[in-house]
Amino acid sequence: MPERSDAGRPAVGGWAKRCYFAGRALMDATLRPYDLGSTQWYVLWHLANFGPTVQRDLGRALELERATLSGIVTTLVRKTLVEQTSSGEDQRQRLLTLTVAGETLWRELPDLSFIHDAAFGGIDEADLATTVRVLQLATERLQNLLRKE
Amino acid sequence: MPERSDAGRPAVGGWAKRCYFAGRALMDATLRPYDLGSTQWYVLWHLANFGPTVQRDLGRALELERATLSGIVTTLVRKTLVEQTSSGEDQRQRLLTLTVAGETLWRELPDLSFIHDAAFGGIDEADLATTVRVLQLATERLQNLLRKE
DNA sequence: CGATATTTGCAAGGTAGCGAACGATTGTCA
DNA sequence: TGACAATCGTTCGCTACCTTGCAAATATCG
Repeated sequence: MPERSDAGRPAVGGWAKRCYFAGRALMDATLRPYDLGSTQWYVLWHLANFGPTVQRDLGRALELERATLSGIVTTLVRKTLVEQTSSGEDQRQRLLTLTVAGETLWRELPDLSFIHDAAFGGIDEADLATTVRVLQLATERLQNLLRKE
Repeated sequence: MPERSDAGRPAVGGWAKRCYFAGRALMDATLRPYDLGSTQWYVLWHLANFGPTVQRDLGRALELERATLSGIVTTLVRKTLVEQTSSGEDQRQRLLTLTVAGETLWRELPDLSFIHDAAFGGIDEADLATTVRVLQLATERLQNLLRKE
């Protein structure tokens, strides 16, 4: 969050937050005319590119908690963009499929890759690799601490 | 969010998100016994270190939207940790002050610096600097795009 | 086979973020 | 001075994240 100017150091976490929220805000602003949130877009993106998916697998792929995904799916079903059928062998699982309206909307949506390009385009590849490595290592350490608590 | 394995590139934004949420989850877990959220902690931290603050200034310092801070302050007032008085020259402004209960709780809270240390301790300073530079540049670019939209 | 454990999804309740719209106050300027 | 603009905080509605607790279905193992 803020700079934590008492120590001067903790800027990394603060910038991770700022960067994440800035990208997400741009995504939300771009999708607002289509009445879509960023995570809803990720769900449509996955279904459009990988076909019908079991809700459990989608949660794993997008790294969303079951409860979180459940709400998002409910919203998308209410908008008739996604169909949720309890088909298949396992009666606990729900299969998610794009509806015709969902496919139509997906084709109308603008390409969002400009966001990533605008953010990181032109930056030295080695610096990007360093950034990823640092963030990845920090994340792993934090998650280890969380697990062992 | 996810890896966006179609292009393989957008990992930076995904790791920024993961790292931010991992740190925040650890913060939330540590504060849970005290019934405090991470942003509530930042408000107490600021008031404990900088003294009574006008709500507007606190929002700027912590980079929180007015609507967001309003809700958090309401929560802290309900818990009788913070007092919100409409004092001063400008009758629009609200002054935020730690109550005695707030000061007492603040002294009981554990030191959270271990989180930053665990995440980034031992990592090469130059790499950390590169990470901050990359994230900062990306954030600025994104915010520029947001403004001009 | 049957008791137990695991998995899957849902609902409720809480935190944190946003935009938009609204009073109330204050500042500005013709 | 008086109309208009800007500021400050709140409220409303929304997205998205979490935990906890539940029920149903399935898997596992004695």
